[in-house]
Amino acid sequence: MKEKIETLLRDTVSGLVADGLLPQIDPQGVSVSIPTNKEFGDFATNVAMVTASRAKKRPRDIAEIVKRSLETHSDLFERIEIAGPGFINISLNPALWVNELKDIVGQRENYGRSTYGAGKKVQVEFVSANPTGPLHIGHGRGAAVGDTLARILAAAGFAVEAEYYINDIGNQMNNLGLSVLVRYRELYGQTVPFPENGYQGDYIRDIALVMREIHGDALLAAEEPEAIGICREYAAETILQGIREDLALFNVHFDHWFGESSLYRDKKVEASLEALAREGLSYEEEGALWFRTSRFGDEKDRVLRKKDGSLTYFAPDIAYHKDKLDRGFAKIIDIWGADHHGYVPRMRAAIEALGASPDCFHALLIQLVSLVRDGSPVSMSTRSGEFVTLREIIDEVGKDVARYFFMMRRCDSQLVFDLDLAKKKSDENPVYYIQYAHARICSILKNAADQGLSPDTFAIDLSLLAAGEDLELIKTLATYPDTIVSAAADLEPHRIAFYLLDLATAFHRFYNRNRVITENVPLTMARLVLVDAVRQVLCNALALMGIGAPESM
RNA sequence: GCGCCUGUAGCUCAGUUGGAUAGAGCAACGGACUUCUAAUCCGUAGGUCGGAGGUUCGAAUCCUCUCAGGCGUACCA
Repeated sequence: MKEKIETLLRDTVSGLVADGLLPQIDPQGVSVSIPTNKEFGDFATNVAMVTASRAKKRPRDIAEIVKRSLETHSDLFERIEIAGPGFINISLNPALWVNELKDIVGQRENYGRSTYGAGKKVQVEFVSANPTGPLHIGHGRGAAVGDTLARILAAAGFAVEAEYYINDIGNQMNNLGLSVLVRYRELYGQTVPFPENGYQGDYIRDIALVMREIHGDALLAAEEPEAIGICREYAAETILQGIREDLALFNVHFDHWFGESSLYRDKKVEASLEALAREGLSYEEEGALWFRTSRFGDEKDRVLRKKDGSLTYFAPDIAYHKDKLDRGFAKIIDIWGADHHGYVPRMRAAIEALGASPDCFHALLIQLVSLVRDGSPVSMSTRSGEFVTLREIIDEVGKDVARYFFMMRRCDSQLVFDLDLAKKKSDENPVYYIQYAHARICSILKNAADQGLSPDTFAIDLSLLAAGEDLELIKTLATYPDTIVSAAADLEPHRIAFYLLDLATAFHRFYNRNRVITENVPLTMARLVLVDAVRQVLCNALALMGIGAPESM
């Protein structure tokens, strides 16, 4: 709804500029907001104040000009007032609000979708955890945020691809293979010092047991590199399979799994290094190969190939991002843990060096998640294998609660995951609060159906809803499409979580003050449409977050 | 040292591109079920938006400085 008003206002202002009544201003700068105080109407705009100094007129005089022009659309507005220093406060004709219900009930699960993104290709890459161990709680936040953001962008009209980058090659993988091999040898009574950077979790022992079942003692006699290779391949495959299962259970969907090893296989790492050299963007010094990232705003140049001849992590990552650009994405969104923030400038530099605009690259940094149980923090450390897995969280509190909790904060704010609160089936738990609203509506609709009440939206007098709490509820519904657009534009998926809370609150308030099914048949019919629309929007927004909408609780 | 993030009610947090009297939830206190699910609602109370300057019609929001917490500053990944 806000979008519509904004468009109308821009057209009006453009018209006034053309007529010489207003100075030349950028129509994109014209915006409307929803006032905090309801007495100021449905929407407010500050055009008059923004243009006053350029127009060399008083804000209230400009506001008067705009107001008169808007008033030619007498069917749209109930009231237009100038207030304060020059705000133009606009109240819509309630009929417009009420008509929104027809859109909702007519479009069903498509309500809220828009063409804002104009079909532009966007890629969201997230989780991308090394297949060296199960996903932990930090990955869970990245998974929930990334998956929700991908769904939001799709709803906003972008062509979205969700991708998982698998680091299936390199030192970490060798460490994994070695860790398994050491545990395997222990099974045969050999005491081998555990590797310094080895993985200590119990899952490594489990895999070693399987290796014994498959190979017997054959790996004891094998050459070590070969034995490590065998352990590595099996462990990586098993762990990755576990990751896929956890993500599926978490209702997180990927369109594409991209293996780092394919970059080497397809000579893309080599090619991108050559490309940098050709452009004079790399140089040899002290036996290493350097990339001139400082030329693109990084604080220092970065090493691509180390003195020992092996490549840094950065080198294939450049090739990977070149591949993303080659696939034609207009927007590349990488979701990383905030501890990688130092990596952003060099990646941005790489994007620019590859000939793309650095603006097409967005690194979304997810701050730390800590866990609280029984009121005290749970200590976690990946290296020692003492961490709480995503799977454990899902098993303990359920997929829906976990997903919502991970979305309860802005990405750049640290998150405390309170297990006690997450398990509480009470009003303190926002997930149940929201789902309960949905279940209540389903119950009403079921009662109505049992009584043979089946409203035909387009034959019902919805104008009965054009006042009071009914109208308030409709207004909350109508901000849903705007919320999606703003969440997509600013890459802030948590706004959907907060919107859901707002809508559930508005519904519960309505429910406690009004009865839907009464003797008044026309009003009953209209309100059945209203609550059905609320149910639909709750359902749609929950779906964006990958959370279920139970029909009874 | 330098860089990034955070600092808003007792606690946990929202706050669209700078807008009008800064909002929720929890906790506290007082109310509401013969009525479609009380996992709900209503009311009361609670604030120097960490601090100090600046920018302008107007700042929680932008700039500078400063304090506190977290993270990062690899020829690790």
